Amino acid sequence: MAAVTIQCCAPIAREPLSETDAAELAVLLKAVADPVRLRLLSMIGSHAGGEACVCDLTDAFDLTAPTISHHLKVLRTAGLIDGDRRGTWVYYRIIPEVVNKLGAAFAPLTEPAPNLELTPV
Amino acid sequence: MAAVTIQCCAPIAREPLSETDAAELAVLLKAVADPVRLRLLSMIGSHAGGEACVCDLTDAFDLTAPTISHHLKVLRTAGLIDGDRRGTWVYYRIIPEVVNKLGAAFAPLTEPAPNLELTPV
DNA sequence: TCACTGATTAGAGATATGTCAAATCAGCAT
DNA sequence: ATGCTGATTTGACATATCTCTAATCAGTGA
Repeated sequence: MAAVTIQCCAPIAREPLSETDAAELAVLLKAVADPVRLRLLSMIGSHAGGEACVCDLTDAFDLTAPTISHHLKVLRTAGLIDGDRRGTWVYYRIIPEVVNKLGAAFAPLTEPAPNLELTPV
Repeated sequence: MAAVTIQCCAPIAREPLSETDAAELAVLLKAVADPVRLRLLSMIGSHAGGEACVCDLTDAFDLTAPTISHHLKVLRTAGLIDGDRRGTWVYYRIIPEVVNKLGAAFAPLTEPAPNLELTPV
């Protein structure tokens, strides 16, 4: 490991973000920068089968159906999830390539993060 | 926790985020979900020496000094950066541990990962 | 066709956010 | 002290966001 001065952590912190890259990333981040939408995304992504029914999601919150619908639309518009109707119900699933963009921007690609550890299982 | 069905990508998508975790993460994400603040964070992190003078930052934008100051405050309040005055100038630097939390949430621990697991310590 | 359930859209109201001009604070140097 | 430059705070304004109710759309089944 030659003595390259490693700044710190994320790609974002290794080279100045271009104006357009910043604008693009911000769209994704805005979509995700809300507790309800974070939980929705998380629930959809971790749901068995890789998709979740809106009916399941709505029940998990103290919010009205239209509000959940609104948040799902924000996530969908940002390209983070996609959904389709099957009969009476609508199912949503994550679009991994887009979610990964977030990870790529902030991924600590260097020495193990101070409070995280990669362990064999 | 052995051989759990790996859904797709980020930790966020592997298990439903708790309400408090979501709220906490959202604070960080809100701070970062703005093109100007993304670029500020990026410029600070990638600046030689690991820190950047406000004077340098201000010049890079078509915004007034108070506006830049406001954005820096948002980042600082979220705990992503810290700054101190040295004489006439104020210098900001990234707090890697906090920035890494973003990476940890969305890190695509995919391909080389079938038998690796991200565990908090 | 009509009623019923699940989901989205439309519209409204309260709150939050991004920006600026003006005022203020902090150091430095006449 | 006085003034000068760099940075922050304050106050205001326009816009965006989050939530709700009411209305509408989509499918199913009597």
